[in-house]
Parts: sequence; structure tokens; C-alpha cells
Amino acid sequence: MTEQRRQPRSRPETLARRRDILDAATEIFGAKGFTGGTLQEIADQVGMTHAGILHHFGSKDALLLEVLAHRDQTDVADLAEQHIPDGMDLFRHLVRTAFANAQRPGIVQAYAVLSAESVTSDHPGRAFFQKRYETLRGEVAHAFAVVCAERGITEPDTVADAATAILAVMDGLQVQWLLDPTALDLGRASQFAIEAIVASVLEPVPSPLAGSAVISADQSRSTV
Amino acid sequence: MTEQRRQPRSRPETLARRRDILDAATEIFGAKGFTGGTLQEIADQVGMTHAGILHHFGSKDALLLEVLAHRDQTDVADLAEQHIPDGMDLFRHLVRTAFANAQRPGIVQAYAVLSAESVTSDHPGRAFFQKRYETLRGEVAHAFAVVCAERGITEPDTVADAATAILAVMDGLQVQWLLDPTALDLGRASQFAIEAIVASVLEPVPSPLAGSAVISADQSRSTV
DNA sequence: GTCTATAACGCGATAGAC
DNA sequence: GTCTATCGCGTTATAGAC
Repeated sequence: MTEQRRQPRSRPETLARRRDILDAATEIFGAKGFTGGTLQEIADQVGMTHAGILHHFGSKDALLLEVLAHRDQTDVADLAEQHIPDGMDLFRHLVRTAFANAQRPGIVQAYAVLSAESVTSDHPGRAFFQKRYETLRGEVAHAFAVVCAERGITEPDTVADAATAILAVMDGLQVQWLLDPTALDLGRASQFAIEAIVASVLEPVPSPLAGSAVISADQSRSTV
Repeated sequence: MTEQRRQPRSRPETLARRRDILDAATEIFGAKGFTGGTLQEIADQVGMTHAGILHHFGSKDALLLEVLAHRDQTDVADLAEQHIPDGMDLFRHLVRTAFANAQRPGIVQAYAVLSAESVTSDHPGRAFFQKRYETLRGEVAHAFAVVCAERGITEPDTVADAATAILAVMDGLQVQWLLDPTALDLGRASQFAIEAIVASVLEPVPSPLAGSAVISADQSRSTV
């Protein structure tokens, strides 16, 4: 994150053309995944041939990496460069984002599909998402550190788990929502879960599951 | 779920061969996704040609559907048919499952990759995952209803959001864990999140985010 | 900078021998 | 039930005209 904007490109009209391609690629990769989407479809959408796209980006892999970088600097610009909301404001920002995401299923699907696809062997987007999650976990953990410093001490493990869990629940809710938008209210469910996690960090509750050995990794077979 | 086991197949050795193919297909589809995995790779793994696989399953799409059905009836057998843990026991079961999942990344990856891939247009596994999540949400919501009846009344929306969120956080944690197994403890983080969500249903806390308009879907640009 | 043409390959699926 | 062979198509990528 916070990469320098590289601009070694030449003509101004060329840059606009590249942006058209990036937008089309975001849509196609989001709709069909990276493996499923083809240069042909992207080319059709911007009105050129697939050879033209390869002229601009060199290869399909390189195109994906530029799509991810471009989306990130467009979408997270205000969060990463401009002003990172801190402390409790970050959690409010995340909730607002979840409500906003409900209005743009295309972008949500692109991230949901590509992030999960990236765990497959030698996927070109894997390093990007590894770094992305690492950065986001750090930002959320920092917000927890700020609010915890105001109130009391909290276990480092708890903060780490909570930060990971907040990102996880937002992602997981998106997948369920994409599969069936009528099954849940994306914003409301995200707000509920984030508040639950934040609250349990600020005021830890005794485990409601106590009363049976829970910790050991036994031979349970269910996948879920 | 709770499908009748269909056994219109003939020879006993053929059934064993089919099972070999299903296991190999689970591994390949899990490692490379449905679109990315090929019949050739699956065939190599069981020592035959791709034509042989098509003889048994007819098409690649049909093979995926049988993989999903087979995995489901194998893994969730005890949960769905035998004895569905109820009330608080279900949440304990989910936590145990998360710890157990940390010992079998292959299966975890198969579900993570295929469920996210299934949101893409006309994916053959889409209906399966829609139904799967619908069923799981129902089971978790029922567990909430049981524990709520013991203690007090809770909003239906809250129960629905909590049920969805528990499944979501388990899925989302799996993706982050697959991308970097050292970044989080899958079982511990799942337990933390599930306890936080269950606790906030049983003893609702005033929103820790209060103090600023949070609800409205504004023009936030961040994706997260 | 975009095109046409083509190379080189892999895919799923089918046909028919054994 | 498994094989070989092949069809037909789509893919990424390259070469070269304009």
C-alpha cells in the first residue's frame, strides 16, 4: 500500500484507454474470476481486439496485478493515504463501508471472487491479497490498541483475533449476500457483527460456551 | 441436505473407482478451483485417461456436483443426519470444527475456493452453495432460538444477523488462514468471534460505536 | 496504437476398438 | 470399463502490416 504512483507512460489519450481497459477487466474478472474471464471478453467491452490489450499490459497476469493495484489506490485512497480513521472512528468507517458496499455488488464480487481464487496454487494475485490482509489487520489492530489504551489493558492475542475476525466477517457476509441478496442485509449484519466483536474486546464476557471441553482439536468431521 | 443415498450403480468395484475419482477431483478442484482444474489432472491422479472419467460422470459439471454432494454427505453426516447438536451445543460443535479444520487445509480450501467461485455467473455449483448456506443459517438460527427461549426474548433480526455472521466469520477466517497460516490461529480466532457474537445476542450491549451517524449508506469509497 | 493473421497449445467431449 | 484417436473450439501470446 502507499505505492508511488508510477507514470512512465506517454500520451494522455493512451492513459485514458488504459483506464477503460482496467475498468472493463475489473468487471469481467469480477463476474467470471481471473481464470474464467478472458482477454477476448475484456477486449469486446472496450471495443478492440485482445491483441490490443496485450500491447498495453503485456500479459493477462500483469493485467490482473494492475487491476488490483488500480482498484486499491482508487478505493482505499482516502483510507490509506489521505486520512486513516483511527480508534473508534475506524470501526464506524468499516460499518459505513459495508452499507455502501450493498450499493455496488460489482466491486464486492470482484474482491470476493479474486481473493478466494488467489489462495489456489501459484495464482498471480496471491501476493497482493496476502499483503492486503496483512495491512488491513494491522490497521484494525492499531485502532483496537487506541481504544484499549483509553479504557484498559487487553490481551495482545485478543486484539489480533478481533482484528482478523472483523475483516473475516465482512468478507464472509459478502459471499453469502452475493449468493442470495435477499437472505441478509449486508450493512445491518456487518454492523451487528462488528459491534459484537468490538464490545467483547472492550468488556470481555465470560465464555458463554463454558461447561464442556471445547478447546481440543478432536476428531470432529463436520466441515462447515 | 438429508438426501437419500442413491445407489443405482452396478458393480462394487466400480463404486470404489468412482470414489477414487471423487477424492481426486476434490483435491484438484480445491487446489485450482473448478475452472482452473482439469479432467486431465484428475485422471492422472487416479491413473487413467480423462475419457475414463467422463465415462463415469458424463461431464465436468456433473462431476463437480457429485463432488459437492459426496463431501457433504461424508463430512456433515453426523451433523445433518445423525444428531444435530442443538442450542449451546451447536456453538461448541462449530468451535470444535474450526479447531479440527486447522488440521485439514485441503478440505478447507476446497470449500473456500468453490463457494466463492460459485457466485460467478452460471457456475454449476451456485445452487448447491445457495442451499447449503440457507440450511446452515437455519440450523444456527434454531440453536439461537433454543438458547434464547431459555433466557429471554431476542429480536428475530438479531438472531438472523448473528446466525449469518457466525457462518461468515468462520468462512472469512479460513480465507485469511489459507493465504497465510502463520497470520492467525484458525481455531482460536473462530472461538473468539463465535463467543463474541453469541454473548452479544444473550446479553445485548449498547452500541460501542454510538456517537456519530453510522447507519446511512453514504458515499464512502473504501472497499475493504 | 490498433489491427489481422497465425502460432502453439489445452480444453471438454465424442466415437469406436478392445 | 478403459483405452486411443480425434474433433471442434477457445485460449494466450506473437509477428508484422498499416
